[in-house]
Amino acid sequence: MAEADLLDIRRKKLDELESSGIDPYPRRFEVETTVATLRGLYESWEEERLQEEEPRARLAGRIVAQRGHGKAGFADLENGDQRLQLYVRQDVLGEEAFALWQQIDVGDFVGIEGAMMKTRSGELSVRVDALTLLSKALRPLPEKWHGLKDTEIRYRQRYLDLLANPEVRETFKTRAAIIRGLRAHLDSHGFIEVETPMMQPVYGGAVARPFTTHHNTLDLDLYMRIAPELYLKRLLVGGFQRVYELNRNFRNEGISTLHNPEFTMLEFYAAYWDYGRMMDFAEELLTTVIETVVGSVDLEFQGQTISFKRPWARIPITQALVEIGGVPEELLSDTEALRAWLVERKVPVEEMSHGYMLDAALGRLVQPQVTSPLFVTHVPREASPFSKTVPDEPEVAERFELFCGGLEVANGYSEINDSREQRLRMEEMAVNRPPDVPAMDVDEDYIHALEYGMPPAAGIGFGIDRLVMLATDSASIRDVILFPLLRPKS
RNA sequence: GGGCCGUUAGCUCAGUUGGCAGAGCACCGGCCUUUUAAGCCGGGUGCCGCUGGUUCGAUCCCAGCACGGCCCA
Repeated sequence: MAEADLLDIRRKKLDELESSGIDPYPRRFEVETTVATLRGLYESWEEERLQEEEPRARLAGRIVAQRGHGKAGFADLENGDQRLQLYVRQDVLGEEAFALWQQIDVGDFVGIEGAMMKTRSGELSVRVDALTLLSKALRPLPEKWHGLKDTEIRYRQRYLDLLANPEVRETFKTRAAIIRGLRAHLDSHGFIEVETPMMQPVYGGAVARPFTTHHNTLDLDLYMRIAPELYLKRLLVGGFQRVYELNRNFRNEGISTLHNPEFTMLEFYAAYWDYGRMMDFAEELLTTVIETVVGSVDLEFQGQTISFKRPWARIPITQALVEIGGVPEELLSDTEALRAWLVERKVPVEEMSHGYMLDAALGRLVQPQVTSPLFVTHVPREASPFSKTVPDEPEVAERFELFCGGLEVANGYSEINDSREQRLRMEEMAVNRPPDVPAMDVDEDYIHALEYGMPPAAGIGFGIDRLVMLATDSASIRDVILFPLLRPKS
């Protein structure tokens, strides 16, 4: 039947209900229990005991299936994630309420009251003796057996995806559990959660292209933040010793299975730590959260088994490129030979400086091959504009990137707290940036802040969406973001 | 930006070597007071993504476009 006809039929039912004095959208319903509670209480009872004691139940939910039997019928009521069968009989409910029952469609919300029972086949059910319509649905729900598969509808109308596909609800519960776990761990280790500007007059803290916007009253161009980094470090100047922010970043770049223009980042900073101490803490944090959420330190991701069991390997980038990426060792110090070798392997490094080239090679040749967590350290200085350098190795940053399941999951370093050094590095970045990233201004206000003194510190950023992908075995970032950006349909 | 694939009923999907468009679920009518993917009988689903072209005739072939997916950049 055409969609318009299906809608017409339900609108007609709605009109009939209203003209017979029934409010199809009442204000409230006093709920006394849930399906989960009822199952917990009575699932184990024998039918005879239920018959004798006839415990009462009053609850509400959505009708998700109906099986009519003339002057009786069965239906499945869903609330939370659980379903409970309703048994509706005209002789129990009365003629008037049964007539209402016959107007109920799959998708409607109802409130019911009745006695707990078990059917012949032993299914816990409620023998309904009072029925209240709580909300009339006008559109048909997706099909009950195959669910909703059309990816476009799943993303554009996520509510239908959640409605039809229980595993999608699980994914987003896992997402919430991960975020809860991260906060709990940080909170219990003396970190305080802060909120810093998402609209910034000068953007920074990462190498990326920003979104721009404008404040009318101030007549001020602003950037959506690409990272909270520089504001969080201002807070270290201000005397906070451990801070974190878990919120959205915005990058005006491509969309892929790994990239959404807005994504969720956890960044935190700890005074008096260096990058080594931060790696220790990152291991502890992630292992704890994964174990809490997944129930094990091992998990399956896209056909591979990832073990988060500590300790995690730590190797310098040069070793990673040679041993994992297969880069001939003698090319590492020969910029042009390395460039030719990489271009031959379709790594786009034509216009990159040596340091960014190594970083690009890391992403292309090493990252996809990493299964269990691996810290790659000693990243080139020029690709790391906020990292301190390794003592006696001015070309190498005290920085690590964390890879896992073929994804880049985190990135951290010993923070530059020497204002003179920071200015030089920001100026250097303007020259040596990757070709697709616009020039960034030196953030004078940030340099000014550093001049008041910032304690030695280490910081890290975690891509939360990717962590959720790992924990839920999701192949695309769109499967872990409730409303991923899609091109609007005209 | 490029390549490949997809778009058919509300949902899940068939299909047509180019000749009236199909199934299951859902829906509507009838029967049915312990079913559970209830069952039985009957019924209609539609801009075959959009715009052009080729053709006597296009859902099918061709081109362009839109949206989506995967891969590459």
